[in-house]
Amino acid sequence: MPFVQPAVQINFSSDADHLAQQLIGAFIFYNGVGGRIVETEAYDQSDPASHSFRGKTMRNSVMFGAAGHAYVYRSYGLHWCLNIVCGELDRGAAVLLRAIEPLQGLDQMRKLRGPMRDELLCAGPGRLCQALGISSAQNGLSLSGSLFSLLPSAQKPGILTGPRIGISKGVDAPLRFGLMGSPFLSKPFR
DNA sequence: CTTAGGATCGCCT
DNA sequence: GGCGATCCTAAGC
Repeated sequence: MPFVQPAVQINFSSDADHLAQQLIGAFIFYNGVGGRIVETEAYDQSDPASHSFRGKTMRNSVMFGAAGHAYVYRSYGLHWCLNIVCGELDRGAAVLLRAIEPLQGLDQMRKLRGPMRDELLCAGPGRLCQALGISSAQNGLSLSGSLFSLLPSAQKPGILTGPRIGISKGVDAPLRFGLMGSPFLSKPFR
């Protein structure tokens, strides 16, 4: 089919490192609320910083399930964090979504997050879950179902790479990725 | 602008 | 019983 752009789609079977970069510039919506993914981190079972490092447990069981599903966990007893499971079945790999550029459902986000600059609405894993209304109720949902939509980036974006944030093990691994030039990152890259 | 402390839950040792 | 894949506020410089 000449002149038809090949249907680039997100490959959830990729390893976490690769999917985390594929997701930069992609669009995610939950119930019509969301925007452009500008920051991700990769985790897999070989990684001491990963929830899956010590094997399958009650909390992380979704991480060992089918790729393309949401793994949602509670962080510091207060916040929720959203991951996308990837790789082969039972591999325990996932990509943490750390920041989104808010594009759709701004009113809803502002309602859930309270008054603040738009740059801060989804700048952090806990913040973006609050803005999109994500909690444990969404744990295990498919990203290809009717509630979530995930659309690939139109062009190949410039990607920044750096060490991950807020972890105590595996601190040097360059597994954090960001959209170059985005003002919606949770923290700058250096 | 940077830093320090508190909130609060569930997992794993 | 300890400690997070965090965020917010307040205080200091």
